[in-house]
Order: sequence, then C-alpha cells, then structure tokens
Amino acid sequence: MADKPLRAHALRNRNSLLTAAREAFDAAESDIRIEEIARRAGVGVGTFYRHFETREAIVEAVYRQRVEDLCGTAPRLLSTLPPYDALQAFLQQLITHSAASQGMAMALQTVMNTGSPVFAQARAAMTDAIAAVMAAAVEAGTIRADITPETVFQAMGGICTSHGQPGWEARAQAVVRLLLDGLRHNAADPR
Amino acid sequence: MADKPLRAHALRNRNSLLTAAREAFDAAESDIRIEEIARRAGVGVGTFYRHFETREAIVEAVYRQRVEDLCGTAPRLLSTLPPYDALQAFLQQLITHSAASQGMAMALQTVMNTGSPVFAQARAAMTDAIAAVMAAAVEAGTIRADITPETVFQAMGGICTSHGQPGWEARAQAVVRLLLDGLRHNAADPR
Amino acid sequence: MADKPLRAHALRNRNSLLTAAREAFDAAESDIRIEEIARRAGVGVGTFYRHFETREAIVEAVYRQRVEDLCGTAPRLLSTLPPYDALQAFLQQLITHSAASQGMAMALQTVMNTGSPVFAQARAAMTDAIAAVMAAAVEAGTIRADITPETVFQAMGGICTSHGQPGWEARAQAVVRLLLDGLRHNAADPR
Amino acid sequence: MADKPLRAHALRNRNSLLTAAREAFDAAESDIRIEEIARRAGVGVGTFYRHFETREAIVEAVYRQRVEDLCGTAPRLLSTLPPYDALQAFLQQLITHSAASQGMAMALQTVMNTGSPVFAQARAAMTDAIAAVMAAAVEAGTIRADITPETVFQAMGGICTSHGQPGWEARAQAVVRLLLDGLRHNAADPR
DNA sequence: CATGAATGAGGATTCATTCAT
DNA sequence: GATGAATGAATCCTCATTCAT
Repeated sequence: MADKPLRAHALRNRNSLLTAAREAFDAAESDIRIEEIARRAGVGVGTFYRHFETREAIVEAVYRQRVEDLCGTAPRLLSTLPPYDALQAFLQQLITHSAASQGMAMALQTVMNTGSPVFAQARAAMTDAIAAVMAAAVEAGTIRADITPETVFQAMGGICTSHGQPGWEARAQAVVRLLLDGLRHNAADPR
Repeated sequence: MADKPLRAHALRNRNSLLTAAREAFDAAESDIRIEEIARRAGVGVGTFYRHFETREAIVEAVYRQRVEDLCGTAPRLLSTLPPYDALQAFLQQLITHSAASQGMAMALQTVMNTGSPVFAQARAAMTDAIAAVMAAAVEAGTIRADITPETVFQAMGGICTSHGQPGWEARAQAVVRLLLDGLRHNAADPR
Repeated sequence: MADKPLRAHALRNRNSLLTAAREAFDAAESDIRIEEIARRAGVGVGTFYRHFETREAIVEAVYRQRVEDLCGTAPRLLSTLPPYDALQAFLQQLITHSAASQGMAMALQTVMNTGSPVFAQARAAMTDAIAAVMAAAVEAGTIRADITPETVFQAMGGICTSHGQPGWEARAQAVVRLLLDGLRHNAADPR
Repeated sequence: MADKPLRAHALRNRNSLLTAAREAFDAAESDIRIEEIARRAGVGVGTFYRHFETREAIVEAVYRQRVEDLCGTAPRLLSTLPPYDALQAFLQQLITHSAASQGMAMALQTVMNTGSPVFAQARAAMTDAIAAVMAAAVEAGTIRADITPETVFQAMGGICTSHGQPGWEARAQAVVRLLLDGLRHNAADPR
C-alpha cells in the first residue's frame, strides 16, 4: 500500500505530460521536441519515456483525447436541440474546436492520413458521432438519406485542415452551409 | 552561341531535379533528403544547390508547377463541355490529380497553410480557375450565384488532403457530388 | 543530493572539452572540427553541444580562461619583485605563455580584432593587469609616466602574434627589451 | 604572331584577378570564395584556375605584390629625407598602409606565420628594407647599433595586426614612437 | 520512480576544383 | 583561352532515445 502515493504521483505526471503536449502542439509553428514537452510538464525527459514508449505514442494519445472530447459532445447536442440544429451545431463545433487549436486540426488531419489502428479507431469514433446526429436528422426528414457519414466526415476533415489564415473561420462556415444545403437537397421534408 | 549546349544541359538537369523531386514527394512517406532528390535526378548535391537556393525553393517550384498544370485544364474544359459539366469535371480533376499524387495533396495543403507569397499566388491561381468554371455555370443558371469560389476552393483543398487510405477516392467523389448538390440548391435553372 | 555525481561528471566533461579545445587550438595548423574536440575529450558531439551553444562559444571560453590565467600572474609578480622587474617579468610572461601555445597567440590576436563583448572584457582585463605593473614602476620613477598601458598592450599583442618560426622567442625577447628601453627613456630615475 | 592579342588579353585577365583579389581581401570580413574573386574580375572561375594553380597561389601573389610595393618606398624615403626621419617615415608607412587595408595586415601576418618559401622571401625583403633605413640612421649616430632589423620587423608585424578597432591607428603611432625612443636610447648622437 | 547528461546517426549546406563545350 | 555547370567531401548542428545515478 505504500506505493499508492507513488502511483498517484505518476498518474499526475502522465497527465501533466499529456496536457503539456496538447498545449505545445496547439501553439506549434514547427515540430516539438520531446525535451520541450517534458520541460512544460515540469519533469525530465526520462519521465517522459517512462510514460510514453516513443514520440509517436504521445501524439496518438493526444489525438485520442481530442477526438474523445469532440465525439462526446454529439449526444449532448442531440438531447438539447432539434435534429437538424444538432447536426449543424456539431459540424460547427468541429470548426470551432479546430479554430482554437492548430493541434486539433493536425489531429483530424492525421486521423485521416494514417494507417495506425489508433487512428482507425479515432476515425470510427468520429464517423459514429456524425452518424448519430445525421440519423436523427434523416429520421426527421430534414436531410436526405443517401449520404453516408463517411462522406460528411471526409468533407469536414478537409475543411479543418486549412486552419490558420485570415478569414479561415468564415470560409469554413461557408463550406458548412454549402454542405448542409447539399444535405437538404431533395430531402423528404426540408426546412 | 558557345553556351547553348551548356545552358541546354543545365536546363535538363534542372528539369530532372524538378521531376525527381515531384516523384519523390509523391512517393513520400516522410521527408525527402536533398541527397535522395539529387540521386534520383542523377546529379550531385552540389548541382541541386546550383539550381535551388534551398530545400524550400524546390518545394515551392514543385508546387507552382503542379498548380499551373491543374489551372491550365480549366479553360480547356470550359471550351469543350457545357458549363456545369466543366465545373464537375474540374472538381473531379482535382481529385484525380491528387489521387495520383500524395505530393499534390501536400501542395494544396501547403498552399492553404502558408503565408509565403508563392503560395498566395498559387491560391489566387486556383481560385481564379475555379471562378472561371463557376462563372459559366452561374451564367447558365445551373448553379446559384451566392457561393464564392473561395468557399469551393476551401472545400476542395480539404478533400484532397485525406489522400491515401483505401476507399479515399470514392469518398472524395461523394463529397464532390454533395458539394455540387449544394451549389445547385435553389439555382435559377437547376438540372 | 542525488544529482551531485551527475553534476560532477558533467562538469568534468565540460572541463575535458575546454582542455581538449585548448590543446587542439594550440596544435592547430588549421581550423579545428567540433568532432575533433569532442573526440579528444572522449565524448560525443552531442555532449559538446550540451555544454557549448556553438563553435564560437568554446573559442570564447578558451580565450577567457587563457586571459584570466595570464592576468592572474600580475599581482603575484608585483608582490614578489621590485616594480621594474615585475613589469619586465610580466611582459616576458606574455611571450612565454604565447611561446607554449599558438592558441594563446590566437587568443590575444582575437582579443584585439573582435568587437565581441567577451573580447572587450578580456582586453580590459589585460590592460588593467599591465596598468598595475606599470603604475608601480612609474611610481618608483623607473619608467616614464607618459606611456599608456594601451600602448604597451598594443605592442605586446603584436609580438605574440608571430609565434612559431625558428628564432621567434629570441626575437620577441629582443622586442621586449627594446620596448623597455623606450619606457625607461627619460624616466625620472632610470636604472 | 596571331597570339599576341591573346597573350595581352590573358595578361589583362591575370591583373584583373590580382586586383580583384586584393580588393576582396581588403574588404573581407570573412574568407573570400574563388568565385567571388572571379566575379569581381569579370571572368569565370575557369579563367581563375588557368592563372593560379590553387587558392593559396593567389594569396601568395597578392602578398608578394603588397610587400614589394612597401619595400619599394624605402629607397625613395632614404633619398629624400635625413636618415632618422626616413626610418620614422618608413615605420609610419607600414601603419598607414595597414590602416588602409585589412588585407595588408593579413599579409604581414601571414608573412610571419608561414613556412612557405614565398613568405620567407617576403620576410627577407621587408627585413632588408628596414635594414637599409636603419643602417643610415645608425651611421648618422641617431639610433643605436645593437638592435637588429629583425627585431624592429618583429615589433612592426605585430602592431599592424590589431588593425581595425576604433583608435587603432593612434595606438599604433604611439607604439612606433615608443620603439623609436627605444632605438634612440643610448644612441651615439641622439636627436 | 525520476532525472538529465550523453550519445551519434542524420541531414542541410558550402566551396575548392575539374572538365566538357 | 574562356566559360561556368557539376562534383562531392567536409562540416556544422539537431534531436530522439538510452542509461547511470
């Protein structure tokens, strides 16, 4: 039982590292050195390597966390908004989150470009979340039924990529509106 | 007159380097070493540096070339197809080209993410090309007039990003269809 | 307390590097590669760069060390010898030290040729040391009062430059005697 | 006979290269590339290598030229000034020339530090020139006879080294005065 | 468990020199 | 003779990862 506090402290270190890495990636203009992440977390590099096998390991961990955060909002939106509004809100959420974080954009980016099982899972999670909000809107007849969540995900993944230049967010919102128009096109009961 | 052959050979080398770099970027899993580009082009690194000031210089050159290739097809399509079909064909072209080249995806990617004047120009060129095909379709009443070329470019830039996984191209085509549906939404004289 | 041995070992490495660099510069026929310094110190290049930001950093460090060594002898000479003898001994010291080291010659050389604050400090330190021994001799009336330490430093800096050819040291000693004759010229109470 | 103009042109090129190199070395903050010298001379690098075997060859040639220029002034001074004044003027000349040219300082510097026969010759030439002006002053009894030209040369070589910082020339002149005082010390018939 | 010093392969860039035209 | 493009060895510096304390 003497190791409880040790465990607790180790866990705290792990979380510090995750947070530090997330923040570092968000602010990143270029690549981040492991040493920088450790420094931000207030630990040594050795501690970093105790918690994460390799550089890629923490990238994956950060991505996973971000994606989970994002997907978690889908049920909440569905339970508080009408289906179409929930869909719209969710898509806009993707942009807002991206807007706040170069890191999230990178995350989505990598989710789409890698073969790693981690990213396949993340992709599945995102697609499921989109599927959930879309299903509700389809059922309500507000959007058409012949578009797959994968298609919408593909479209969104792209949008969130171009993060960072002036006017980016406005353009991204315009794309979302365009997509939604496409989704309502020939819907059973469009708004 | 004595320098003609020298110049010609040097120019050939420059082109070899560009081609080698393009192919290398296309195949790239990771970053390409200058030495690798030189080797593929059959020259020494010194020759590389005679033609391109720095690593970034050749990346820019390749991007510029790719974008020019792409934009060049817009007028051709417009002169051989009805406006809407030309638009559709042009958007699909973006995907096809990207499909053949991770490099083009990177190119579009970078076009969108960098402040470099080179990329600003490239972006302008792409937007102009899209504007041209859209204008024709708007005039014909087949698509609506209230969507800017920038919006469409933004959407496309994203799509071309996710290049590389199984099923990618099919999903990308689906996104294009969705976008086109959005563009026809409430058009004056939709097909 | 756990980090004492680490620190101690790191410090030993730093000193090995300084020593290795000093010896390498001393023996230098041409420029020294960082790798060579590291090899002589028995460490990897990475270790070099952990201790010295850049190539110039170690050059400065070596110079500083040499200059400090040299200046440190002035007070000792003053406390054990009559003023004029101390002056003479100090000037000869400059030569002796230089004779043992092309590196010291380079050091003085660079002290004089660079704008770097490090070298300005070193220059000041040397001038101060010379001023101290001269002041004593002036007070004793053995040398005249109208020559500044800067002038003597300038003269010495030059002498120590020509290091390395056969007969060098003898010629340098001859120059020192000549200078001392100049300094005694019209002195209040010359020897 | 048809090759006369060729020869003349080739000679002109050689001189352009020498002049270009001298100017480049004078202005040099760092090392000069062969290409830069060729560019300044308005020729290609190939032409450079037709005239100078290697990089060192032109350095030697420039040094030789500079030293010849300098030594040539000794007889002129001797024939127009009293011996002591000629000596003083010659030493000041060394400084003036150096002041106008970082290159000359480098030249003297190298003259003293290298084993190359070229530099041995140059050294001999300089020592001879100094010997000539000194001999006249010794004969006139204005300076003492027990100082060798080598000693004076050694002293001067050093002075000319510290070229370039603010106040340099004034300090150098002060050193010359100090040396001259040394030389007049106990002279048979000092001024 | 934590630390951070050490490692060293890796990759970009420079420049003296050669040689085909 | 002149040209300048090509060469590639040389060298600097970075950073992910290991391991002794």
